[in-house]
Amino acid sequence: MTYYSIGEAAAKLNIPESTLRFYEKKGLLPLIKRDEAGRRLFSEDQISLLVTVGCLKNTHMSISDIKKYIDWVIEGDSTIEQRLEMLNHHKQAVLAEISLMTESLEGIQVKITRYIKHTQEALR
Amino acid sequence: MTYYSIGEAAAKLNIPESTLRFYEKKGLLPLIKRDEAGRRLFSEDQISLLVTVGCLKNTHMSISDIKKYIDWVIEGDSTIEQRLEMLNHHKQAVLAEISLMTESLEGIQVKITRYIKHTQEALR
DNA sequence: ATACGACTTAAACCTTGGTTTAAGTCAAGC
DNA sequence: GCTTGACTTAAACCAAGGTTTAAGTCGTAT
Repeated sequence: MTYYSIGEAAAKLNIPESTLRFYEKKGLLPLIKRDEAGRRLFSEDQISLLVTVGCLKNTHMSISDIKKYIDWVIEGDSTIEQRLEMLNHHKQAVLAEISLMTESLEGIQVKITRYIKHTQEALR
Repeated sequence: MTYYSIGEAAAKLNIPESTLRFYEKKGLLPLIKRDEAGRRLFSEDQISLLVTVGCLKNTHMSISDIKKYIDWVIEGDSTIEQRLEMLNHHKQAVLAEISLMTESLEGIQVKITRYIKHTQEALR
């Protein structure tokens, strides 16, 4: 199995090393191995779990909820229903947030349109 | 002209009074009037400006950028082009954020689908 | 005239999500 | 054998966006 150093993992995921260390401290990187010198070893599995963490972060799940999810992943198949329910619930929250943003953007668009009209009228 | 007390404004906008005071301190409520007793008087114009602030907040504009916008509003018509450029720029950022969320949500949906399959297979 | 509710202020406090700093360990190349 | 670069830690620091607290001032209903 191939492992990545924290520097390599950070480069692959395009996030700072400090963030990876911070995530470990927050419990988002359980079971992470170390070499004889105490350096973290990121497996492919860890990397792809971190990609999932990225999706959850991008959709504004809090770190404590992401930790809950990771803990269930580590616990194994017996928690699949919980994970499913959590992700479904999160999905609804994300859809609601996207709706709110879209709606608010329409309000902003009204201003944009008005400003465009105004600048054009100034040219008449 | 009718004015609203901070309590009425808070109820209308459905945000805490403390937030309105905080916004004033941050410069988002310039020109706000006071009665003889020093109490804030929110005009209809203030309220609708706050609705706009709400749209900007919902789409994750920072308070310091909102302040910049408000300052331009106060400054008058000479700043319409700046406002237009700012809102257009913000709109692009919002669309990019919505895209990122939508894309990340698809990654989450893959997990959901997999979990559903798994729980169904467990019933076979 | 007094108590109550709605308001005022400044300052302290809080959470979230990191980033930075300082001091140290280690492996490898010169 | 010594420097350099990549790593380690704990703890301090930071910014954003509020919220809470404490002490005080009003206007009004009883």
